[in-house]
Amino acid sequence: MARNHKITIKDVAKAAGVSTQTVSRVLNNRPDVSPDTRERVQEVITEMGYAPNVLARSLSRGRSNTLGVVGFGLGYYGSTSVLTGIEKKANELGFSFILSLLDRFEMERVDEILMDLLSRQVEGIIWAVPGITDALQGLPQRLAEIPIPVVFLNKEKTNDDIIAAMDNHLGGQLATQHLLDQGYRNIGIITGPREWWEAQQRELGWRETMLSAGVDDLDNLKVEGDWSAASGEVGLHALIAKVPDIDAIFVCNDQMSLGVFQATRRLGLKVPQDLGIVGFDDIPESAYFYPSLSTVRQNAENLGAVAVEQMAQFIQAHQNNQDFKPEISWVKPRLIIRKSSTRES
Amino acid sequence: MARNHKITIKDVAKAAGVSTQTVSRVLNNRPDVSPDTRERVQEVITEMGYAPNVLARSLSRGRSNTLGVVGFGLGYYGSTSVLTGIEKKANELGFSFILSLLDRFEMERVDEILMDLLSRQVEGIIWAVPGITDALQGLPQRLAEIPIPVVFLNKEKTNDDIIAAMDNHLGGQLATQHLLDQGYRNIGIITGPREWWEAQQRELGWRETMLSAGVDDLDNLKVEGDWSAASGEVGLHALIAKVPDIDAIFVCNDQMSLGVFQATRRLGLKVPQDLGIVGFDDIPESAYFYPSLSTVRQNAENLGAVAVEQMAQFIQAHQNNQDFKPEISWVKPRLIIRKSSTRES
DNA sequence: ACATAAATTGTTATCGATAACGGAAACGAT
DNA sequence: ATCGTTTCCGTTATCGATAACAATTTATGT
Repeated sequence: MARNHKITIKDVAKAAGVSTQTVSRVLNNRPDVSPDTRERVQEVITEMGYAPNVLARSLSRGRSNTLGVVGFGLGYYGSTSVLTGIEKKANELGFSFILSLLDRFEMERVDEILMDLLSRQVEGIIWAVPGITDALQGLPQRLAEIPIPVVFLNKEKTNDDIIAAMDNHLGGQLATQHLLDQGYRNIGIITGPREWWEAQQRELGWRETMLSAGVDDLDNLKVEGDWSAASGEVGLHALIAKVPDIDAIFVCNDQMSLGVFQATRRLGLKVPQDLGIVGFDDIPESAYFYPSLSTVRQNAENLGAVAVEQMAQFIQAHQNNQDFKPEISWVKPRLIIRKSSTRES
Repeated sequence: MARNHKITIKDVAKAAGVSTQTVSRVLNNRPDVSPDTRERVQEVITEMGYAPNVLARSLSRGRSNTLGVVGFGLGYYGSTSVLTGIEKKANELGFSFILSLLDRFEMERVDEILMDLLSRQVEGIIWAVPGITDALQGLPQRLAEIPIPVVFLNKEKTNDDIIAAMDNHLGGQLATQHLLDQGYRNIGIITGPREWWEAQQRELGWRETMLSAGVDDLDNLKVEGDWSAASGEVGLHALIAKVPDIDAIFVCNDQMSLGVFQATRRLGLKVPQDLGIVGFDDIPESAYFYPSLSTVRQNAENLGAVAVEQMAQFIQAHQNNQDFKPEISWVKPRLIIRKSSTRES
């Protein structure tokens, strides 16, 4: 069984007394093989424990059935959920994928990664890196040059980009509106890094909702965090200093909310009585924060799945030299109401 | 540049007026090319934006430079850290990797994954799935049959396995000893699922330390959780019911600690005064729990790196038909002391 | 100057599979 | 019996690269 020598299609062919082509036909379930032969070959295959060499197959067929995924670390709950969704859906559709992590924002590194993926003959690239810093200005240009389909995750729509995105804008609206409904008025925000599109969109949702509620001095109510609990703590102190009568905060992720809670204890503020809090993400722990955290739940796994589906269609179109109609596939988040934002109950 | 037609080594050869072999020599930095030719070919390569087809190269060379990694979901902090470490180190050593997630414990699925990895010509497999349930009894046998190197992560040493492991046993000792040092006496434990080797080892460390401190009725002091915050909450209630005068708990991960905190509030217990708590993992949030959580920090990234290093050596030996001395590479965890376990200060 | 070694480059076979084509046998229909 | 269809299976060329070998040119030594 497990010899040192790897078993190839030739070995199988010889053992079954047929040509390699016939074995290939059996492998690929082609119709033009007699039931007898098929069975015999099948038997030999299982008996020898033969597994076709995917590399050779890809080379010969000119298709690799592989996607490239460019991500940004595994440290964020959203990112890893997206990956999980990608893995599952890719698996389901018969694709495998290569994961590349962009560890620093330099075009050089981007080129490296893209070259690598291309040379591995991936059929499409899912770009799941949040935001674009100044260091990556050449990126859109560079990605447009790539001769294979690219699907973006959570990005602003510009040209003919194919995008799958979480509706962060809606999420921001939901969170803010909920706080308004609960009777809070001076609702601040602790955003994520401004380069992140997700952060921008969440803020936008907050901004619009506040404006339509008649609040217009918004800039004082805003502080930028970096997604970490530490920055949440700092953020609350900063907000209180600017707006002492602030009575609620939309915190743009759950980790930062934890930092905010920390600060409220230092300051002697009661949540939700003195300060209402809504987070974003709904990490599994947030139901166990004290008080339990109201938050916006993203189904990021679903987002990953949607991206792969788009990609699959895109690839098919690309192979038939057809156009693929560029579109944004939105995934809707959902508000989860818990104690941190509900004064009575 | 970005034509539809993919550029191959032949195109480069023609454009440079040399044979494909010469281009190949330039690509692989072989010495036997004249400086003139090398430079000319190099120019053509960059000008055409040529990237060699890795699949064809692997086929021809008989080496794929690819590892297979079998993991168990991306939902655990430890697992994803390990992956990060693997990614970095693999990258550094010129390997790429294919990630397969084992979503259900069935041999059928395992076979599927292994066949897939093998057919993708991976040169080695890193098995990073925690524990072995009854459904996977045939696994050791199955993995032993595999004709390529296998390195295990966090597993009991049995035969000639090559293993890289976090010293969870030591972690359990550190946590427990620390609680003893702080004057706690009735120290309970909330473990992880019994199938997880990590959980077993952490418990063992606790058990030994308790025994050597003279406590021997340990079974009452133990409750099994499932790593979730919910199970931590349930766990504390169960322990209190069994041992009312319990005064500290070693909680085998940080998420469950969060559930324990929740329960202490319900019960009106003060941490650390009435109950000392030490967790495990040191997730980034645990410093912001209330009270801040003492915990055992694992450098899981390092663990991933070690596994890849072992694998690289193993592969090399395997290719030279040499034996690779089986060994366990231990990675040591470190105790992080915070408020949840320190009565004074 | 001539043989021999060194440096450079090209040819052919091969990796493991599939595409494209071709040929032989079996089956009908007239 | 003849011819056209099917059905089934084998041959040859090819995917894009490298290994192994061969060939050519250029040095080197005596």
